[in-house]
Amino acid sequence: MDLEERRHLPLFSIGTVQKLTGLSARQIRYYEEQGLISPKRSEGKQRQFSFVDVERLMTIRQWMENGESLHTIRKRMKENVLSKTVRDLSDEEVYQQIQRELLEGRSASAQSLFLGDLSRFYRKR
DNA sequence: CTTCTAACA
DNA sequence: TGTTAGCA
Repeated sequence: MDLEERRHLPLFSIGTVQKLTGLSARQIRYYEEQGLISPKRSEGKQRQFSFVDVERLMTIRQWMENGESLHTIRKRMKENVLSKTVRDLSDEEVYQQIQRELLEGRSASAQSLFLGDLSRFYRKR
């Protein structure tokens, strides 16, 4: 299984994602409603987010903090899909961002949660 | 955990 | 326009 495939594995519950990204569950669902992300649903209708989803959410958050509207963001996301290489964060960038989030002093459980979910990421080789 | 509505700035 | 509280 190659890296790109693993980046799309549905690994995280919404609870984990909200701790990881610092976004509320409602915000995350709202962004999905707006077509900015498309997490998998596992039986019971529960969302399962991939690494790519988390990465996108963190990008959305940063853009929101810069005063962009969701409309603008949605547009920019589409452009990024079309011209794929433009702004695709590397794994290292994502990891650094996540680490920044964790060190930013959110919940202490986020780190172990993240590492726990990540073990599936490494195991599925 | 889910969806939904009504309300706020 | 984006977010939240509160419900079921």
